[in-house]
Amino acid sequence: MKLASAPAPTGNRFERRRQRTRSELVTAATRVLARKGFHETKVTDIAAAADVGVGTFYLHFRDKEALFHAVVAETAARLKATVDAARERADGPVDQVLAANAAFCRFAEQNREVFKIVFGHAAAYDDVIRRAQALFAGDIEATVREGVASGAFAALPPAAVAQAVVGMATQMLSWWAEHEAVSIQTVHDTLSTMALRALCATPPTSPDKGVSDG
Amino acid sequence: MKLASAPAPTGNRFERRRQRTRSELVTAATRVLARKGFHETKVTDIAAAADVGVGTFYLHFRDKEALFHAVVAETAARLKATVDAARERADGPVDQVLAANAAFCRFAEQNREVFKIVFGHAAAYDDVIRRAQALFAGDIEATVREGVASGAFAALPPAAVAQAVVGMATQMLSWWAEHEAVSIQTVHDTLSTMALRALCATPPTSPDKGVSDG
Amino acid sequence: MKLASAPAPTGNRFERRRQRTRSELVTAATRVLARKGFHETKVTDIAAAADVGVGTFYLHFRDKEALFHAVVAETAARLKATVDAARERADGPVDQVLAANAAFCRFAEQNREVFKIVFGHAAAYDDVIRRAQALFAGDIEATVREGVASGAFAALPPAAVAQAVVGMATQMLSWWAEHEAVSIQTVHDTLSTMALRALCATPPTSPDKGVSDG
Amino acid sequence: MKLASAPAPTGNRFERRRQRTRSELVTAATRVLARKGFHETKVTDIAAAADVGVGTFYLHFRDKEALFHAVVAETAARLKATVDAARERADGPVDQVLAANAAFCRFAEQNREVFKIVFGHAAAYDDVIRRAQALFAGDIEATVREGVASGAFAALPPAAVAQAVVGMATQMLSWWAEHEAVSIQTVHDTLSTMALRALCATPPTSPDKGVSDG
DNA sequence: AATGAATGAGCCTTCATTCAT
DNA sequence: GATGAATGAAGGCTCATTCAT
Repeated sequence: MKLASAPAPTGNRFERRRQRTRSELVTAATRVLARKGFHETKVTDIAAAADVGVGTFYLHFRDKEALFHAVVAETAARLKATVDAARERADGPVDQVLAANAAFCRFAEQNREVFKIVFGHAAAYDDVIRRAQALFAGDIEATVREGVASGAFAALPPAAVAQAVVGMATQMLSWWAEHEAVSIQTVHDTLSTMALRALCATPPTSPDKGVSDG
Repeated sequence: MKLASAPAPTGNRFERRRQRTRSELVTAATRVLARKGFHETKVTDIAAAADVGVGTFYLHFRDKEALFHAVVAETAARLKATVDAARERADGPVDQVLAANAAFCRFAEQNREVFKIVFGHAAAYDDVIRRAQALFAGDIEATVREGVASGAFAALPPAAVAQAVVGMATQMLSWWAEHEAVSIQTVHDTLSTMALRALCATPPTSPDKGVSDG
Repeated sequence: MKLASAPAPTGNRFERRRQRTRSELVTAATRVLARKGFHETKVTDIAAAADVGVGTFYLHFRDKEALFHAVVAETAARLKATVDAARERADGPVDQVLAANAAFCRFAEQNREVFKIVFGHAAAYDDVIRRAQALFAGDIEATVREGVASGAFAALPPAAVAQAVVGMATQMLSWWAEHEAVSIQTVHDTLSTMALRALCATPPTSPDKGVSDG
Repeated sequence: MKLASAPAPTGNRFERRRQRTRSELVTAATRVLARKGFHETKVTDIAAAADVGVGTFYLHFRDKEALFHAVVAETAARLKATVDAARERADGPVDQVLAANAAFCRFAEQNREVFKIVFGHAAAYDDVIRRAQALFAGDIEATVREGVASGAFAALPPAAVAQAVVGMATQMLSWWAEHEAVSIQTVHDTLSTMALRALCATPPTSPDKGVSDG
């Protein structure tokens, strides 16, 4: 049926068209997902945004979740590849951290929408949650601002720092709450040590003091 | 129709019963929400968990979202109060950070479920997302482990540190992607500076060097 | 238990109170029903309007329909009694019609709310229907106005006449459509004859001519 | 995604199918609504009667009310067109009334079900009301019968006449109770004059006499 | 391969009615 | 008798998914 000698041009044409439709779906989905989140995004929305019939959607993805998986997995893979490459070119842990950071930020910049899907906090009902989290970021920002003013903290942009601290704390604690892989005491000590070291103009001589573990 | 002739213990009795039911609903909802997330939690589930009829739910909350709001808002308020109190007893930014951290961790420990609702990443479909994020945490953990081994990094628990770094980066970048309140360059520099300061055994003399973006 | 010699005053007092509550419910219900119609009126509304607990409602009426029945039946009975009395004092069919009309109108005037319940077209969704009916009333009114102006019709208020004609036609035809007690031809002829006789300045010599249907 | 390369019989095919389903829904709905009234008619009933899934209903109408609107509005428009056409062919108010009546009756005959929806008194709970109204129709019928027998009234079918009189009176008074566009006195006088003129073998010389209200 | 009308399971919500106090 | 919190059956509506064309 198929001539091995020459790649069937027909098959290719179909295949190319197929891939084009598929990627149109992914692109459209990314746009819609970033704006509305998973649950608010209806299959109809995606099909409409891709200018394709609903049925066509199911020709390319088993279901809505499969598309979501595809978007996330593909993005994660792409990001990981980027970061890995950067890391490989780096020399030693310090450089690796720097390289990874740079790669990560560049990716976020160039893929804002998809980044929000994979790393952002999701949909509409999250509004309450966002407000709740903002509450804490605000307080931290004030503290940082004060610390910078008094010379106790290094000169860093307070708003960004506040986000960093909130992110550190919530991520660590969520992780702990979910897996309890280490003791809460460890989480606490690590968090405090890291925060102080990151922030203080003159890091505490023995940062482990006062943070002593159980 | 209230009879003025008798002191109304009735009102109190009804009110007490009402409040008991309400708090049973909140408790049950917290449990279920923490386990299943907002979208997977059906009103029926909550009612069943609270051992009341569906209708009763609507006697106490306008709808599912209202309950969610109540849970989140109340939790956030409680947490904020705790943290604020701790902060107030502290002296200067450094102590404040330490006090806030401690309060935050203690709260997370004592309110794991509710904490996961407010600060954790939610529902079922997040599995893909969690896996994606874990990918990066894994790599970071390896790097940290290596850095600690080589003496480049301070001796901190790698797994926890990895979570901290992921949290810092994703939170900052999500925040940036959403609000663009500062330049991506600022985010990047702050992130790198904070990460290196937090991690390095001997913080880089001029941490800002080498962090400049491409 | 009960002394036959004297009507128990206690029983009377309770009974009186009971009747008072009942009539408060009926009064409140009438008000609410006239405004919102049967389906939009919730038992809660009635209880609230009567300033009584929901449970109390069921102490006096088997269910919502029973109350509705009570209101309608009582009203109808009252109206019928009035009309019957008027009729009895009248002499011969002509006077009876006049007397009945007068009684009917007086009742409507003095019991507007309840009248709307028993004879008005009901609730919210009827808006479309009301508009539809108004369409025809408008046209008839124009025709009547013209007829009065040209001297073909007796001098009667067009708007009121239009309602009368619409009422006649729709009632007869609804009745026919429901029961088919007489032929449509009969309905038609009767309607035309009555309308012309009622309206024309000089009633047609043989009104039945020209009324025959196509 | 419409391919311009081929003349779109597809669009037509889909559209045709769509319209067929829609009209099946309307037909089924009319049947059910006429029988059960708006509130007793469940969307499920309509879908079942049209032999389609529930979801299909919502593909064609926003909700139950929208369908009801469609049915009523379409019917009213159709009827109005018919009546208007008849009226236009008529010459002067008298002929117009006759023509309109004839058109109205013919329409009712040919559209009984839909007619009951738009002009009939609706649903199940109306039973009480129907009985109440029948009470008065019965009395009027008796009076009319008597009047016809005595020669005081023209020879008209009593049952139909009774409906006409009830219709006239209730419609006028409901209209008055709702809008109070004219005085109750005017309503009363008009009603009496029209009734007597319509009924009497020899219309009262001065019909307005004896109609004056108390 | 593409289409979009059709489907129906499933969820949210209302409200008449009950019943413990 | 009065109360109002509790109940759950019932119905409206959505939307992921299928399938005939």
